[in-house]
Amino acid sequence: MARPTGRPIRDELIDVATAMIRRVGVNGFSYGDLARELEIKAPSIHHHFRTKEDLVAEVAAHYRDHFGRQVAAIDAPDTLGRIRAYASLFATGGPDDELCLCGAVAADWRAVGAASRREVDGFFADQRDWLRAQIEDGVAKGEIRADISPDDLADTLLAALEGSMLVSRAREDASIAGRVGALLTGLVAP
Amino acid sequence: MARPTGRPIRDELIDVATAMIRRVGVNGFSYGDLARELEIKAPSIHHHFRTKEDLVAEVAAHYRDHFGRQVAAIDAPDTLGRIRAYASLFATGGPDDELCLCGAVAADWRAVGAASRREVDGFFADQRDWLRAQIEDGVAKGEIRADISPDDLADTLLAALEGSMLVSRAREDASIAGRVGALLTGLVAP
DNA sequence: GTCTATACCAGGATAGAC
DNA sequence: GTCTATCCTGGTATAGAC
Repeated sequence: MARPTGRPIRDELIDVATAMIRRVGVNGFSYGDLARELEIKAPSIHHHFRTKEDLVAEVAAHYRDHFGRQVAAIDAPDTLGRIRAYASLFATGGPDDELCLCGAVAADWRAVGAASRREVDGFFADQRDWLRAQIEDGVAKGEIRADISPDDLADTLLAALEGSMLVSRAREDASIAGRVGALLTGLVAP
Repeated sequence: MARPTGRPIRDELIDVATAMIRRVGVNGFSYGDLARELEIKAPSIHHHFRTKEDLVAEVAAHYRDHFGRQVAAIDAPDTLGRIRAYASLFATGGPDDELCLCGAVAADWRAVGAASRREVDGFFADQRDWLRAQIEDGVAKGEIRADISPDDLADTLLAALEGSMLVSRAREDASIAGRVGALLTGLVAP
């Protein structure tokens, strides 16, 4: 809770805001909450992010970028292994059952502005594109059954992983995301 | 928008609140919004639902019950047909891209009380149980491949359908929920 | 059952001192 | 860059008249 010294406060604001949005949603946190956590005063935050919407948009952009790097770092040799590794990125909601940040912002869709929406839409597009590329590659190599649409499967995987975090929190069953990922990768094997 | 005469206001409050929660989330609507829509004053609502939490809990209970009836009314002769019909219940987010009510409440999980949580958890449990029963039946009849866990498949279907509504709204692609349902039913055929 | 009036608090944001 | 002071708005809820 106390502020680790040295890091730019701007970066800490993004990190803390990310965690809060994942936990309580865009409509569920305030500059006051952020201020309490970082032991500063709420108006100080406006110096770094003029409006809350500016902050949310930057948080989404940062998350999209950071998640993209994690995905890019996946290096399993076979397609199914890569998809399994990908799914495990979603299975870690942490001790507070946090949602994917972009899933959380999508849930509060009507409360956010154009810039935030652009990032979230872009995030989902990124994920869809990466998954589709993997699937097409897998089909070509005979590692994935050829009778399915890579487009549809990519959307299905993404939807299932996003949804599993939602259901998992409500059901208090942390195993859901993992089992969903495992079952789907099993189903698409030839 | 205008109030249809005759119906008890209490019922109308539940209906309008349901639509609002699905559109903007629990943290996104107020008694004032409700009052504007029904052309009454905000304090009058407290007469019907003492607190907002009371209202949300009743909305969730009502939705759980109503959805349960729709599911019970599914009467396709074969397992895959029943699952397809079930999936189509989720594919209708309407013109406003509304989420499943329980998905929306699950997204604002930390903002709701014990009574609401109980209903949402119960809703997910209901769905999981119904799906599992169908799947077990389908496996027994040879209509679903036998090498999958009915438990895991039930959770996967539910997560994918909940998640598809989330992604669908952000991507402005109303086809996602339908394609997800179709692909999954195709995958589980023997 | 609905209203007006009101209390109280919180959120977002700005101005201007330091 | 951070603070105090302040503004304005809106949200939840209650009291009590009609």
